[in-house]
Amino acid sequence: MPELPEVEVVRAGLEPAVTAATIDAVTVFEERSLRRHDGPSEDFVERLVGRSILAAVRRGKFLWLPLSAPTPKTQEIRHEMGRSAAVGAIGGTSPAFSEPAEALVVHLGMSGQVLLRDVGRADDALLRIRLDISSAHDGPLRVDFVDQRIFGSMAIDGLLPTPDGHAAGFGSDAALIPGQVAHIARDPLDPAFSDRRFFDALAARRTGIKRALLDQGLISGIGNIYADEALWAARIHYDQPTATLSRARARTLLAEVRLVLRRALAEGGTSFDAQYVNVNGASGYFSHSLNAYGQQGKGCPRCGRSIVRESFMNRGSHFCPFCQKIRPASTTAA
DNA sequence: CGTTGGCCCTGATCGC
DNA sequence: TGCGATCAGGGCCAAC
Repeated sequence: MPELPEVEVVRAGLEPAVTAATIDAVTVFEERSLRRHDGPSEDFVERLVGRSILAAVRRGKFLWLPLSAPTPKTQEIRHEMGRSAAVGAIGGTSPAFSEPAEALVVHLGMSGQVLLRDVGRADDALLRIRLDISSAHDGPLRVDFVDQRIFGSMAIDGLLPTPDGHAAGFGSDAALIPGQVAHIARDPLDPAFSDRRFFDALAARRTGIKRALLDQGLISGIGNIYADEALWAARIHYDQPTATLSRARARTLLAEVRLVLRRALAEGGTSFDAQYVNVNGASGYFSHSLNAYGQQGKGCPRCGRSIVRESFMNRGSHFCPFCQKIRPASTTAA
């Protein structure tokens, strides 16, 4: 399941090939992969063809490709369809110097892959959407969106200014974020992520810590695998109430989250079931470095007792019952 | 308004 | 050998 490190591997792999590339054709094989697109597939196709990709940007698990201004013809079509205009005039009145107002938003969901393929290669069995592009670097290429469970999606969305004025995500300096990503919090590797605001939010919440780690509106990029790994490393039980965590333990947890994400990033992204495949189709598997996730029945690498798997939030939670116990609120809150 | 549970999806795997 | 049941869980939204 792609989490921050896996999505970043995809972004980094895509970036050199798609930046300054022109979209020549778009084919939608599966309408449901456009669930988050506000319009039919014909609209999706017409609005993309002829435009250029300007960058590859990521926040948390969301990826987006800012697009050049639509061609006049595309604008006309959109107007005729009564579609509200995307946020415009952000960079002034001159189209040549205006900031990109729209982006192609990609979410991999559970099983999505974005594969860079040479033209002429056989189609993947679960191919949902294809972009035929002319890459400035590599000539004609295909950007194939492959997704088994169809939890992932592509959509065209307008770009909005970020409230804090900082770059919206990794991969671009632009302070512009797709509307449907605006409610997603900055991820813990984002230089504009505020540790203090995160700690304050934990203290104010009335929920368990794992639920909070998985809440993309609070902190983004963490999924089930890295939540379990970071909690194991910080020796915190998944259902420990956030308000009972001392500031010191919260600090430790955030540090472990960053460590786990950075380690995965350095190794090229974890994978599971070989569902995740990086941008060129090579598997980025390194489950050998997992200490808790999927390790039920095996010895805890720290204390040797058995790792347990419990069902929680409709997903599995893997932890060491000895190292990770729910603790009472500390009386001397830091 | 903050929090929570349910739902969407289907290929791979398991057990009978 | 075949087939039905089970499993995986990110994001969203209705409901409490």
